[in-house]
Amino acid sequence: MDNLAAMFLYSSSSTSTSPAAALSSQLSLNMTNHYSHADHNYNNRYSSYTQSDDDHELRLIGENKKGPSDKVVVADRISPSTNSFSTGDGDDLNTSMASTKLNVRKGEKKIRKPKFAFQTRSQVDILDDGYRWRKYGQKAVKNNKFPRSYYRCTQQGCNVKKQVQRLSKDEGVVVTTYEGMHTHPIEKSTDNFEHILTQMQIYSSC
DNA sequence: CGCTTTTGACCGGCGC
DNA sequence: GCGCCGGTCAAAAGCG
Repeated sequence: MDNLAAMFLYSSSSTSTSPAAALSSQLSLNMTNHYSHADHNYNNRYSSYTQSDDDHELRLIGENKKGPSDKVVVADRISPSTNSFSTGDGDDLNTSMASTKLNVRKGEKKIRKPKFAFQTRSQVDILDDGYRWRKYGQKAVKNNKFPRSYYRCTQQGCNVKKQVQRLSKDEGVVVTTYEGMHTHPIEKSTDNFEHILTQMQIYSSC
């Protein structure tokens, strides 16, 4: 049947080192083949996305048969001003709200975190990506009957977050949005990113 | 007993 | 200024 829909990867052209590059290299483990396959399905069956360079928005446009007006924001605008956690590489754990508005650090330009959304067609909400996550929040989402869950990587010093949300439009679809990059190796050796893709393919063959 | 989840409160940003 | 909204905190409950 349908399977994995799409992955969105985009950068926050914030600082010197390109988080996008790092991200993609992090993601690149063997996924090229799978991805192109997925992309193919994605183009045919779902939708496409655009990326606004101005505010680094990521949008999922429409659905198969709906008009372009029917937009779904997959990854919301990366807020220019909220939280503080690292752009990825080991910023360190400035966890609390105490450091809330430090995206504007001393006249430096705002830091935008790399963020990418990953859309899968799956019965289960949580895909095992090999990292350990602790849930720290859940919120109802407007225009969506399913809540969005917020997770943080449990590894100390690693401030990667992710959000998981199911589309009410199509409850078979789960959108996982990652923020930041892991500062440590993957935890399980067997269940890595590649494993996810395997899982997806399993689902797709059902 | 230590870690994770749950859940209401809280906070800052944004639009009106 | 006010209210809404998305995101986070943190205490309490749950679980192995």
